[in-house]
Amino acid sequence: MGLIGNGGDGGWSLAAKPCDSCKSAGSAAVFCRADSAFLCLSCDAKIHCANKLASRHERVWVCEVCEQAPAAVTCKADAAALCVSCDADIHSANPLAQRHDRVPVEPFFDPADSIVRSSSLNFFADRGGGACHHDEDVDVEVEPPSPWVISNPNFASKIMAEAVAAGPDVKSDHLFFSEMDSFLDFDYPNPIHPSSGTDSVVPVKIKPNNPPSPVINSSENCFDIDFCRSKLSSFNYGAQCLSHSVSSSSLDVGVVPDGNSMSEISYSFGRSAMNQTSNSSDPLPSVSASTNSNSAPATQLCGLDREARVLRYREKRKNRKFEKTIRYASRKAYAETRPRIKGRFAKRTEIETETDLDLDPIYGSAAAAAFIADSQYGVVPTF
DNA sequence: AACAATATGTTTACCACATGGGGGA
DNA sequence: CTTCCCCCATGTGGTAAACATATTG
Repeated sequence: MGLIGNGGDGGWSLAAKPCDSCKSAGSAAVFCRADSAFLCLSCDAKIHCANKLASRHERVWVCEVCEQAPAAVTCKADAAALCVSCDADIHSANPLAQRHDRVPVEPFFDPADSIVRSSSLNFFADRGGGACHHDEDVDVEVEPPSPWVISNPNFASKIMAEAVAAGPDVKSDHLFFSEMDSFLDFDYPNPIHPSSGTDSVVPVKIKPNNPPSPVINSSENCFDIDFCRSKLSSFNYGAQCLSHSVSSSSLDVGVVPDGNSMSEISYSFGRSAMNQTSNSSDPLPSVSASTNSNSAPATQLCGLDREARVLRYREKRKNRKFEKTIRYASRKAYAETRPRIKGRFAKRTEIETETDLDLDPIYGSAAAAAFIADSQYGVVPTF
């Protein structure tokens, strides 16, 4: 799956966001809103398992394309988590792209690596992979992962890197990619986070008296208004949705928030939204603009950088293949050795009569034997 | 600009049968 | 509670047909 191969095939030439904690370049996979920090997986697990309070920090994935901003939406068709600007860039390209079904990214509370390790990668858990768990009062122990959690390619590529580091005998790519297919079927709502705004601990910068305006120019929205109004929007994403609708192309605007501060992000979004609806009778909330009155202008990706990222992303998306998941290698082996007529399975007796072949039992055939001998299918995985 | 015809790309149904797993003895 | 056996839904791949979209006249 090329989608998650940012690092696998060389990755972006442009540097991704470094981890704010360990400062390792280009490794940030999640964004913690409470800390306003970009973190790699290991630092995320380290920091947010430290205590109960930290474990309740909301985090979102980093945009797959620019890797510079928190993801705002997940595109089902692309199976990619995108920030508002990249979403606008990619999905404003043509009418087909505009029809892509997108859902807002929901924040998660589990350590990023434990989410997947406890679900798609039980293998890791079995190996004692150091996924920490929340305190006993946080009911996340064996919750199935939300599809949106796994769909993030940044996370996937980084998990893969960690898997490789975990041991040479780990066929993590097979395991992970096999599971990835199932995560392309997004299914809301999020079972992990069923109630909106449950985290009163995390500083929320939305002014409760100024809910996002329900009146939105939906005709050009890149995703449905309902998403903007959903519970998820309580995390400043209502404003993002709004700005999203007005940003015809961030290539022109260059609105990739680069500051390590959610307030900066909110500021840019809020500002654009305000600009858009300045004449509206239902003005948008200023969101966190007030918190940014003293902040320096957010550093932004230059237009060419963004364009390059988007082009690369589109190329990768075009070449992406969703490979079929083989659950039973033994059945695959058998199917490949079975006789066919015009592609369809044929009765063995018919074939034998027609060709007058004296076939050995299926697993006695040379082809089957050779196939079984292939170590790749030596073990039939059971789930 | 609107429409039809053609080309190209994508999805789906079909087939037989060993296997896996549930359920009963 | 464990073991054994039976039965049936499941899954497997290559091809053609159906369908969708893009291009051309």
